[in-house]
Amino acid sequence: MSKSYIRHFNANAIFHRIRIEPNVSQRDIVARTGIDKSVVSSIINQFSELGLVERSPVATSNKPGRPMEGLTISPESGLIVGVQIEADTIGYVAAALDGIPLSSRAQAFNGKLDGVADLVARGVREIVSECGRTGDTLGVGISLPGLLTDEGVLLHAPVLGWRGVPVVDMFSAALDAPVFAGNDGKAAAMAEYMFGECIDTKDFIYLFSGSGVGGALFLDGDIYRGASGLAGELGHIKVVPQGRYCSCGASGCLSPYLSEPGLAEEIGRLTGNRPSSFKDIMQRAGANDEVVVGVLDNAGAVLGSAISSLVNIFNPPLVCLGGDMASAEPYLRPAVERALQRLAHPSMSVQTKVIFSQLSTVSPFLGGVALALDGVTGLDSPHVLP
Amino acid sequence: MSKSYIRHFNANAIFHRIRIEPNVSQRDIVARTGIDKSVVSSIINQFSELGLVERSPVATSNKPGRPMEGLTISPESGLIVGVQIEADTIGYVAAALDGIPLSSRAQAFNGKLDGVADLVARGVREIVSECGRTGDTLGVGISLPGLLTDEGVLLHAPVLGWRGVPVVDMFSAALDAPVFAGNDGKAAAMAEYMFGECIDTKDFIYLFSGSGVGGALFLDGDIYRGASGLAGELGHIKVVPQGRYCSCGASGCLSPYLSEPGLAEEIGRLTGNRPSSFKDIMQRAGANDEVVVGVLDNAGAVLGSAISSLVNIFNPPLVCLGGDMASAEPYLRPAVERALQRLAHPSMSVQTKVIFSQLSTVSPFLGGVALALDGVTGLDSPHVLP
DNA sequence: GATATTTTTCTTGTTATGAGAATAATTGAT
DNA sequence: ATCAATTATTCTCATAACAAGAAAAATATC
Repeated sequence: MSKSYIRHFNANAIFHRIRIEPNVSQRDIVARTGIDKSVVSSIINQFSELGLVERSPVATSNKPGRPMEGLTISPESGLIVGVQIEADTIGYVAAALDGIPLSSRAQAFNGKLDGVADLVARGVREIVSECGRTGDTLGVGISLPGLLTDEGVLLHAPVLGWRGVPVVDMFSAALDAPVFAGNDGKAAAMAEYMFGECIDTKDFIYLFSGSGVGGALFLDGDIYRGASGLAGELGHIKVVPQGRYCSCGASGCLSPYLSEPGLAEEIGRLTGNRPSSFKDIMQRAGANDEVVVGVLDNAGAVLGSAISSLVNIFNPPLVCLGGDMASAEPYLRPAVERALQRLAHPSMSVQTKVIFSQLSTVSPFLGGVALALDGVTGLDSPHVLP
Repeated sequence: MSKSYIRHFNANAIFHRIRIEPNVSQRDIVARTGIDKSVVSSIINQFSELGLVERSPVATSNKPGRPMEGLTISPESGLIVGVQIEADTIGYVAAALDGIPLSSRAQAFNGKLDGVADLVARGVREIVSECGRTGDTLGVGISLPGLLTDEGVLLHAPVLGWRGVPVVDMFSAALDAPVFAGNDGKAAAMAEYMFGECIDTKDFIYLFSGSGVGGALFLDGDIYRGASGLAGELGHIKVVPQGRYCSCGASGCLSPYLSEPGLAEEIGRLTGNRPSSFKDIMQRAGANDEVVVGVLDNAGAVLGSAISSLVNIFNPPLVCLGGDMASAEPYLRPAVERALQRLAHPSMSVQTKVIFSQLSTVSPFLGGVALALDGVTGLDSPHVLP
């Protein structure tokens, strides 16, 4: 472990403190992080010189003594861009270094690998020019629906049909900013930690559903990637012995019970009228279609069983459910709660809060922003922080 | 993060390298850890002055140049003691700082909390005098069958009937050496990492069975304790919907299918002749008792299902099974393999090796030694390393 | 305006790492 | 036997970072 690592570690901790809690004072940072006041002062000075952080007088406190200076991430400090590639759309968000979105848009996508790098490069340029701020683009984060190696190779993305694509190299060649790519589930979990309901929570389990079911293990303040980077594929937890077949080849996985295609398939089988989208499913549920509500309730029960296992394994303070699941909260929650009550270790489940997060619905595509922000200011690679 | 932390981190890394690979040279340590040669030299010199490490000429290599010095943990560097408290026995091991046992013994125990501190203090004194080495007792590690908080309070130990016992304070008062207490499952996992089949493996899942089923998540080179220290209670993974009742109050946990009492109960129910011990079960299985073999095969299937879920969650390179399970390998393995084949994500299970470890049978009570060694040389609290 | 109080910065000291030169200890060739 | 080549370890010195305490800055109250 090197000396400059300490500096970067401390700088990172201070930066995120300021991002999470704008207008903190140096004194508060010292109190929260335990870093020495001299060090905080020195790092803040560097930030300030680099234009990353701004100091502003804070409203009078009616207390004697020198008033504290409020510290905020400078809006002019630079831009980061989040890109989210899905089966039929590509979403873009431009944000300042504090992660607050400046502009966003989505474009239709045919899913073809051919020419996607140039397409994304154009999209990034456009969203940057739209956002109305000047400044360097410090990083682009790309969230992908598949498994990636640590070297930035997309091993397999079923919904896109891509396989063995060196995405980081490919997009790096087309973009002139550092590229950070990651699995969509892990990226979304990172976004929850940075901007969402899990903000500043060091341990939580994240699950999301969409065209598949993904997730991430957020442990000790970071995504757990495991020995080969594949950890956290929570869509393939076994929930029903000899249950439905999953695209992964096994049977009984959580994914076919909770994903949009899985739900649509089941509803179609029972009613002869297969919903065309998740929105469609929600509309029918909203119109009190008994079959749809029943299918969702069953999905909730299965989900609750999976969560129970996760609670017993991790004893997490928080389990966060995102993606399509979030909008289906009214139909899922009762069954989830029932299952937890029945299946989870009581002394553990009392410590666990299960929440449905709206983050990805309210401001979508933040996964890529989280990847970029983590890449740009995090403890690895291209130092923006001193 | 402080500066002395780096030093301790590096010292710890070097110490464990020497322990794991006795007779390494400084040059090899540099190659393996990436720490600078100056730093390695400086730390080795400190170790040498403290009497922790010995340098010895290594057999000639027939290569030109100055021969390397072999580095080993000095056998005279000090003693650590491992204590393992179970329902009916207390086991003791004295070991040098390299962790190699010098002497061990077990004594009968009535399970009473009253007077146990003095009993253990006497046992520690005896095992130390028996071991035939002089030197300070640098730490005592106590492995306990229950859940402990980070503050060293034993929340609940069902098999002992203890509840809310401040074990670290209690044993510290009776012993004049630093006391490190821990959950038996986590301690055993640590022992596997330090001395057993998982040596130097940074990520693995450990499961053991005995009077209950416990385990630990060994992630990124350390036990994952979770936000409140209770993570890793793998005996309570749900495996059978609406299954057998568990002592934890829930139903369908792994524990009642795999623990000695659970197996004995089931065998007793089926044959009218309840085995008195796990040894008894093994003897009947060895005599080809079909019912016993069948019960074990079913236990293996249930275990395999739990392992499949763990594989899909963690994608670990190694799953290690210890305790009673290890001696039942011939009866469990086929069913475990079948379940894995059927249930685990194929692209993940190919990366996972499932092993049955004999460590706890061959040299028992090492859990306490691992706790003590980790406590004494690890990155927290009482520095023995510089 | 003086004093107390609170926040931030500066000064000085200590400890680590890290690059490169120097030293030590051996083999093989002359 | 001596010297060159080679390899392993230690030493020297420069630089970076933290840490404790003094000093300075900025305000409220009396």
